[in-house]
Order: sequence, then structure tokens, then C-alpha cells
Amino acid sequence: MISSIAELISDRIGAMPAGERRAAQTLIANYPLTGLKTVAEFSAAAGVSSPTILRFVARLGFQNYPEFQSALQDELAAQLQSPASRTLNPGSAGGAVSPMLEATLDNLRETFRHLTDKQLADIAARLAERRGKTFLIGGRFTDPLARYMAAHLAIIQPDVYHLAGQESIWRDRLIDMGKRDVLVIFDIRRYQESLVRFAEKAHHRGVQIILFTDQWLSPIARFARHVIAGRTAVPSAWDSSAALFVVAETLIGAVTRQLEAAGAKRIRDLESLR
Amino acid sequence: MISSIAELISDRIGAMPAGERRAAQTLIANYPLTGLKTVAEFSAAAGVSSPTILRFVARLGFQNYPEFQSALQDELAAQLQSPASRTLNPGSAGGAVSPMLEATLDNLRETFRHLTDKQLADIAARLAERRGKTFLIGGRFTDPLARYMAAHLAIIQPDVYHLAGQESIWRDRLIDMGKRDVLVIFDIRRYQESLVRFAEKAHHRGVQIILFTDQWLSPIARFARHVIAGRTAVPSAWDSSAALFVVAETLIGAVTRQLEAAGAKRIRDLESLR
DNA sequence: CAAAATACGTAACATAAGATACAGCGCTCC
DNA sequence: GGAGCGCTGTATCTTATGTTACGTATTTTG
Repeated sequence: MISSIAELISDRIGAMPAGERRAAQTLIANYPLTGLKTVAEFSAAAGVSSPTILRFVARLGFQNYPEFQSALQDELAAQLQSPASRTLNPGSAGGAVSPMLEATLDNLRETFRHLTDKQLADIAARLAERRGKTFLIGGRFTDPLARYMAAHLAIIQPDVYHLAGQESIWRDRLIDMGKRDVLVIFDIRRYQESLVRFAEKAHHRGVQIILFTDQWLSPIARFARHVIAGRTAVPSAWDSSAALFVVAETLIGAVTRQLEAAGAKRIRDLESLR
Repeated sequence: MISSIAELISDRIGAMPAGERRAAQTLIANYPLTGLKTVAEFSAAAGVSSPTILRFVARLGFQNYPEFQSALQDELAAQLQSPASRTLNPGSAGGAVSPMLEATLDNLRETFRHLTDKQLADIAARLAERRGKTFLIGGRFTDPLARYMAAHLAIIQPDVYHLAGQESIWRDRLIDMGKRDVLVIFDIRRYQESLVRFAEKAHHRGVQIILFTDQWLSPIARFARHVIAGRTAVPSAWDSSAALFVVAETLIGAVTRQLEAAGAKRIRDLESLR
């Protein structure tokens, strides 16, 4: 069975004329980058003419050059998204646990790889600002994450509200929201219509939106001031929110650190209330 | 120092207008693939117009779009040649993020190291059994985990209840619990008195308790049939529940797999109800 | 060795891509 | 509340990219 284009090439390279074989070898040499360049560049690199390149991709079964490039990009996308697929990890094979754990570890690493300190610091700073109120809300499966974050933030600063219950209830809270306020939304596939509508309305009121979503980006991204894209793919029937959860914990920690002075006093006050 | 385009973007994303920020976020979300596509595709993915994409790359300092793409390709080439450099974003090394991430990764590995496949399989089997009802409850910070798990389990099987609200409310639910039932409790330091009392009473009624706790074990452990001890130590003012969260996700996956036949039908039925 | 078939490159073409000019809109700041 | 500025999208244009036609060179085969 042939799964990658590289395999397809090495399968047919024997039956190729000299010029096309040079094209094939050039492509394999630094796969798949040469294939992502223009026909002219590809042909120059291989030392053949443009039509030869086109005949080469035609022989591989592609209708035209763009189609060939799309296929390469898709392959690259799959490769970049699951670093787990790098060779095989011996020893971790076996039980049903390891794949899940391995995938989650990869998701965490990948998620944080695309997240710089600066981004997190900016978001934490915005959350630590005490100009306005902070609202948190989540979707069907992610609402617990919103609750988790709200539970912590509410301890170190005032005016933190988790929007729960029926849609109509939190929709009415819109009236309390303005441009000084922050709305933290958790939304992963399948994205919830009601949340998108809510986000749009909040955005129009000038509320700054911080969005936790998956790598495919919820439509809410277009209204969001900050977007955190977490990897969610795991070998399970469900998507994993673990990466978003860890980002949330990281942010909670960062905000706490920023509010240290004010926050510490508040925590002491809370303790004495028990 | 700025070495990668991703860093360059996150460095300047703060100083960008809304439209260009969307472009930046879309690119970062699945970096660098979106940037290798055409301007039209990029703009469609980001939900902005083509000129905005071009202004975006211009702001990054590139003369034109092809030059931007070449830079991305060069970066990708370097990355593909040395897979070692794929580990952590050098920009995030040494910052405030890494310690948190590293600690969490360690916690996950440690937690699962003390957790055998058999244990998880046993617990999953018990949860998949449909003899009785399943109740879930958590403490101050861990209740969201209980909710998260309940949200998933309730979809694939009937009689799953999350115990929420005031103590008196769920205490009254004890009357519905018997020896055929399962109670999943999340409790980490500082252990909650009310939860311990509740667990004890449930235990006396013959309810099987599955406990998620930290490595120091909540006092509920003495009543529990199964105990999952997760590592919680992170460089933060708060304990981390990430390890327990991942175990919960793993269990959800395992239970789903066991109920595949029955669960699939139920999920279809639920879908048709929308 | 000759003739046919195949491969390859040059050059012209059509198309789709990136770039630009301009007008409308929203936002900020007096 | 009004004036100014800056951002964004539509429409147009230009470039360069992929594609095709055709003639020459090369190899293969009888």
C-alpha cells in the first residue's frame, strides 16, 4: 500500500525517463520542500526544463501542479500535527494507556511550542488588570474548564464571574459588559452556535475576548483579542482538552504572581472569613 | 533575539490592528502551513481580505508575499533536517512557561507510572457496567473535573449524575444510592471535610467509591474501592490538577470503547434529538 | 543501419496569483 | 458630539506562473 508521495515516487522511479528521474531524485533529496516551490525553481534545481517537471507530476497521477502541491502540503500538515508519528516508539506499545498518554504529552508540547512567553504574559497582564470585570464561559464539554479557571481567579481578584446555566441567562448579562471588561471563552469543535453569537454581541459591545480553542480555530477567533490554540487529537472517541487545561493553569499561575501583593492580602482576608 | 518568524509575529502581534492580528493568529494556529498557501487561501482561512494578508506580511518586514513564503520554507527546511530542534520553542525556554510545562509533563509521567493498565481497565469496566447509577462530585477546585467527566459519561450511558450545589442538596441524594451504584469523588488538598463525611456515609450504604486525589491521599481513600493518586506539584501558588484531568480523559476514552456498541447507538439517538 | 517512437527543450499562451488605488467605515481624540 | 485619522474591503491592474504546442535530439527496434 502506498500512503505517502515519497513512496509513490520510489515505486515508480524505475519506470521513468532520465529527465524525470532527475526531478524525482531532486525532490527526494530534500523532501518535500522542492515540491513546494514553483515549477521554474524546481526545474532549475533539478537541472531540467519546466515541462519535464510537469510531465513528472503528471506521471505520478496528478492532474496539475497545484494539485500536486496541495497533496504535499496535506502530507506535511499531518506530519507536523502528530510528532508522535516519528518512527515507532518501542516499549510504549502495548496497553491502551500509553497511546493516550503519549498523545497528550505531544499535544502539550506542541501547544506550548506555538505559545510564546510574551503572549502568555500579555494575556496574564490583561487578566490581572483590574479595570473592569472578568467573565468566563465555555461550551458543552469545555465549560468545566471555564469553571476551573473562574474558581481560581475569583479568589485572587474581585469581579470574576462564571456564566452558567441557560443561554438566555448569560445573554442577559451582556448588558453589564463594556469595553473595560474581559470575556474568556472556551470553544472547541464542534463549535457552538450560541457561543459564537454571544461572542459576537460581546465583541460589538467592546468587550475584549480571550479565546481558548483548538487548532482549527473556532469562528469566535475573528472577534477575539487573544487566541490560544490547543492541540486536541488523541486516540479516543473524544477530543482532549488537556492542553487547554494546562494553559489555563499556567495562566492562573501567572496572574497570581502578578497580583502577588494585592492577591496575598485578599487570600488572607478570605481565609479569615471561614 | 528573534530567530524564527513565529517569534517575530508574537513579538509584534500586540502592535497590530485587528485584521492583521487575525491573520497572525490563524498562521500561528497551524504554523507554518497556512503561510505556504496562496494569499487567497490564507485570507479565507483568517476571514479577512487579501490586502490585509499582504499588509500583514509587509508589517513583518517582507517586501512581498513570495519573499515571506521563501522565509517560511527556509525555516521549515532547517526544521526538517534537524528533528532535534523540534522539541521546545527556544524562545520559551528559560522563561516562565517552561518550568510550569516541564513540571506538568513530569507529573503526568509519574502519575501514569504508578498506574497500571489493569487498574485503569478495572475502573473503566466498573464504570461501564450498567448495574446501577453513577454519581460524580468534586471539591472546591476539582468539581469542574467531576463535571467534565460527568458531561462525557452522561452521553454514552444513562443514569449519570453530577452532584452540584449546596452540601445539603447532594447529601439528600444519598437516599438514592445503594450497593449497585458508583460514586466518583475528586478531592485534593486541602481535603474538604464535607466531602469526607459524604464519602463515609455513601460507603456505609455500600456505594463503591472511585477516588481521584493527590499523592498524599485524601482521607477518603480509606473508604474507596479504587484510588487514583495524581501528582500535583508545580511551580505555582496553586496545585495542578492536570494529571487527574488526563487520567479522567483516559478513563472516559476507555469506558467509551467498552460501551462502543451500546454507546454508539445512544450517541446517534442523542444526535437525532437536536 | 535505418526508421520509428519516445523524450526533451524552446517559445508562446492563458490563467490565476499577487499587488495597488481608492472609497467607506469605524474608531479615537478633542 | 464632531473632526480627523487609520484600518479594511472592493475592484482593477499587472506580473509571473503553470500550461501547451511544436520542433529537435536521442534512443530503441526491426
